[in-house]
Amino acid sequence: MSRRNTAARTAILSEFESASTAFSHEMLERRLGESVNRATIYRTLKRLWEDGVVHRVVATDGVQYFALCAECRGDDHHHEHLHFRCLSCERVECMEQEVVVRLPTGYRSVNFNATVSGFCRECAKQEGGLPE
Amino acid sequence: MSRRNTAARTAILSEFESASTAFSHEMLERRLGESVNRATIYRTLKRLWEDGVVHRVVATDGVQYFALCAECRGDDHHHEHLHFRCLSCERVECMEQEVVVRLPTGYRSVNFNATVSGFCRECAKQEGGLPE
DNA sequence: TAATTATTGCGACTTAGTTGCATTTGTAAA
DNA sequence: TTTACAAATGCAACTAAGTCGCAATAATTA
Repeated sequence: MSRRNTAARTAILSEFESASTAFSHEMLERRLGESVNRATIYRTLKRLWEDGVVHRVVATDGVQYFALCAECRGDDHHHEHLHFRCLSCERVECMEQEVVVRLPTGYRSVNFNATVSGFCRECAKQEGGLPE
Repeated sequence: MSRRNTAARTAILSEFESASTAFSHEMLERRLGESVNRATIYRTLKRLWEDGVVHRVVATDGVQYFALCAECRGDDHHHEHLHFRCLSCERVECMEQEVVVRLPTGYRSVNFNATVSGFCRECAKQEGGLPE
């Protein structure tokens, strides 16, 4: 089952390439307008994620965010990094900080997910928004 | 607005005290049966969380889990620790490991949320369940 | 150019979580 | 110990995120 170069996939990928932040399904829906169906966005993101093109974070709002990430390319993924979600402007971005996970003996790790919520530089300046 | 010692609150707190793992709303619903209404569980957990009695993690499944935690008591909370969610038995537990968050200048942190998914010791032995 | 099969759109569905409102019940004060 | 007030409950209706089956469409590959 190989992937096809469809309009939806191309449109979504170019959104990712034109921005440095992560997107939720809903953010993409807003950006793409009527041109791509809701279910298609969900499925396309899932495929991009399965293919290792983007990585996925579930933020404290319970929503999935997807991001293109230099380290996502290639076979050996390194996604043990933090994410930041601004409670005011709602942007989600990858942080530099890596986390080295140490589990008790016998535990097997499959996935790591970490988000810090707060206020980004711009929003902190304006002291905008309310903590959730 | 002070809290009242109601049947629901007592029942939920004693569930927490009799277990060392975190609970989702749904897990508590199963444990408490018909005795407490669904919406009441949601509201009670929210209040316990607001009061700092329990802390809250949103796992990679997008679901909220709540846990009683030694460090939750008192005014100064230290929840910068990892959580582990077993993909097979679905238990969610607090890990010892603390994470020291370093954000870029100007950023303000409000909340930290980190979960590792995988297989716990027992389930890893039986090589059970499928990765999500 | 035709056949194959991945992908799409649509609508119906599931699950987590919230909310308005009338009723019940802790609690503190009389 | 009763009363009164506000907090908490139950219920039902609702929202939002995400999934799925199915028929139709379109990207590949031969």
